[in-house]
Amino acid sequence: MRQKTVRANIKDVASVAGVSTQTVSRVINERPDVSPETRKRVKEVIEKVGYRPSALARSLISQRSYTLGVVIAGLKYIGPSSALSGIASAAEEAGYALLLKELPRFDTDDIEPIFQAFLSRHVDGIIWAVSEVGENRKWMNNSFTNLEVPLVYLTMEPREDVTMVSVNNYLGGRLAVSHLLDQGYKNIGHIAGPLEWWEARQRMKAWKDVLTEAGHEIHDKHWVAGNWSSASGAVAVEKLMNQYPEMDSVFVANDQMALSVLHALNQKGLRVPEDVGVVGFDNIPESAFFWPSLTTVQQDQYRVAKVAVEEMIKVIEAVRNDLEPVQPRSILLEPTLVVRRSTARLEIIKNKGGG
Amino acid sequence: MRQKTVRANIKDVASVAGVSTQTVSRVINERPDVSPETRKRVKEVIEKVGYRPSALARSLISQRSYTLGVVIAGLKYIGPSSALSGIASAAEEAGYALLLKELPRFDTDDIEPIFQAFLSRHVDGIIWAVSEVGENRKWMNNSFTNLEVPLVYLTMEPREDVTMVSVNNYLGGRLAVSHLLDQGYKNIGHIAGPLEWWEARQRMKAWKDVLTEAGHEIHDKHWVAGNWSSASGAVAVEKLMNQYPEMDSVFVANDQMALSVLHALNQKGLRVPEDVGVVGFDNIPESAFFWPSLTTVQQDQYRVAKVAVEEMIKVIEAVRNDLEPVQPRSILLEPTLVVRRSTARLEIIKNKGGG
DNA sequence: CTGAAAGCGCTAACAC
DNA sequence: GTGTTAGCGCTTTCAG
Repeated sequence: MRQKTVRANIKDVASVAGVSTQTVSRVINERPDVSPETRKRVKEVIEKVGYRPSALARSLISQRSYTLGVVIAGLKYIGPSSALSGIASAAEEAGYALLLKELPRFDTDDIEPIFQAFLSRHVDGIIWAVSEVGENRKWMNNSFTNLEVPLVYLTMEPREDVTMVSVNNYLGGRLAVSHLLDQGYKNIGHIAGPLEWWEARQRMKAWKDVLTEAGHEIHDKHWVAGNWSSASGAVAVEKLMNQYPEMDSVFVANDQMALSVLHALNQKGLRVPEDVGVVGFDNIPESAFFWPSLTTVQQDQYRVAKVAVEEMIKVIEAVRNDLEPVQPRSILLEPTLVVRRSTARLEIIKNKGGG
Repeated sequence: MRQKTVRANIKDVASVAGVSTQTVSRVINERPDVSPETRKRVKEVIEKVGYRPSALARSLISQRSYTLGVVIAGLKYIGPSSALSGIASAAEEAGYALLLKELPRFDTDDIEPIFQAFLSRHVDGIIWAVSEVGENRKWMNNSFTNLEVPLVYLTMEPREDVTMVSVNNYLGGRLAVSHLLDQGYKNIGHIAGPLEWWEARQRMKAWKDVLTEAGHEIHDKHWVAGNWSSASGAVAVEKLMNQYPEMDSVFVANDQMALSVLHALNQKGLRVPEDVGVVGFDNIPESAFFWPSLTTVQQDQYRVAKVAVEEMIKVIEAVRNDLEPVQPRSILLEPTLVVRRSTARLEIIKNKGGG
């Protein structure tokens, strides 16, 4: 017969220490009302028998699990995984555990079982770390959203009634396109992300707005949409160069697609940045080592996620302590432009002139 | 005064339906011994009051949480995040939830609190998805490792006494170097990963072995170590080319560093693959769009992770059902070689000859 | 300062 | 088929 390892529980500790379970409870919760000797003795017994309080039993009675549910999609991509890393780090700091659920697709809409699973495990809050794509926010109007726990969203169109944290994609797009204009490029094309994505739409709108404000006309042939992948970027740049031959520069909605753009330009014997300038978006670590190195918009998903968790904790604490409820708000973090070789046209002209 | 949302519990359902809690329990567990009418009535009440069984209470009594703890590090890298994705997918399929913990560093050795946290939450098993780096396995000899739950490891030196799943890094390295020989390269250098990493050592050993078997001599100046990053690859390739000028090809321990190698070769005006051949490792999606496209070793961390979870589930089930305990074993999955332009020397010679 | 009793939400074991 | 009793491991009253 196999000996089943039975973990010590509070009763065992109590009986070995010759006290009641309440006293043990007081010791493990660091309550003041225990005599020093008793406390010491109990602590020794705890150590000796290797007692570990059950978070489960605690959660059950205190109605507080110190656990956050996280819903995410596309973990194999750098954005979501950086975000998850930020969530993990911030949750750790705040003393919360993480229950993780990865959606098989960004636009999964069978959401109810996920909430059920989290709520049945008594999470204290849910972080919705899935970007807004297509109709994947439809369920927000459903009734079951009147949850007993707070919800914080990452990366979606700001709304009055929810707490949300995101990078300001529109601003990022403006930085990119303005920079191309500053470098003297005149015919600026755009390779967009899939326009079901809020982020892709924001970046594209920025491209349109900056060009329009600068007196340029926008035509449909000036842009093409990809699906974020390098493979789609390769297709997109071919198409774009055919339909917009005068193009002298391009704002690409992410670095992966920008990589393919560089590849295609190299292959055609076009020089970057002299003949064509390229700006990406994301600043993935590799982009500094593309050929040539890529000018791109830096966004920090790790930071976004940390802020989201901090906001979540505030909301939770407010509810628990019966304070003023925290008002829902949208927080937009500012991206920055990282200038590298792929747009360094002025510098080159300067150098040639000076040489 | 704020109305606290109180969720319906099994008692509420029982009293509304006019049955005992036991009957409700039977209904939610789909037990056969309930009359159809009673079952129907109870189900209606459940629906009406929005009752959701507490997984917490269930776990407490059944000593089974259907939850797996996952420890991981370096989520922002493609390997770990793909692995996590595989874990999530396999766990989902098996009906397990995931409790996630990200280590701040790969060689974190303060491990005990992590186990404590998982065990206090009654996880049914722990997946250790942190690569073997330096001394980060020391704790395996500690006493507290005699856990009451099974443990499955990813990516470490195989051992008799543990269950472990990994890619066969040694084989991958052999594929890479053999391919360079096949293409007629004679002076094959190596840019290794940080040698504290088991994976890096395996890949390097393969490089040494294949060359030695082919009658080549290995010198210390034939290789340099990086730290996996593109930035370190840039430094490494400079150094390597200085100390090994005859080098006509290089096996680089990952794609990120290989990217920098291509960058450096381009910058020096050397042609790839004519002057220098380059093979990477990982097959990150971008590598097909490097300039030139990169020959590399394909490894599937997602798959590794799925297998690990499946193994874990087997172990758990065996223990629960008092079956023969599953013997610990090491599973090595085979990588494959993806041939692209960066090593296509023979083809070029052939084409030139044929033209 | 300490303990006894009650109960968080659920299920196993047994009775009827 | 269905209900009763006991209890998973802990904390919250409330006595003393």
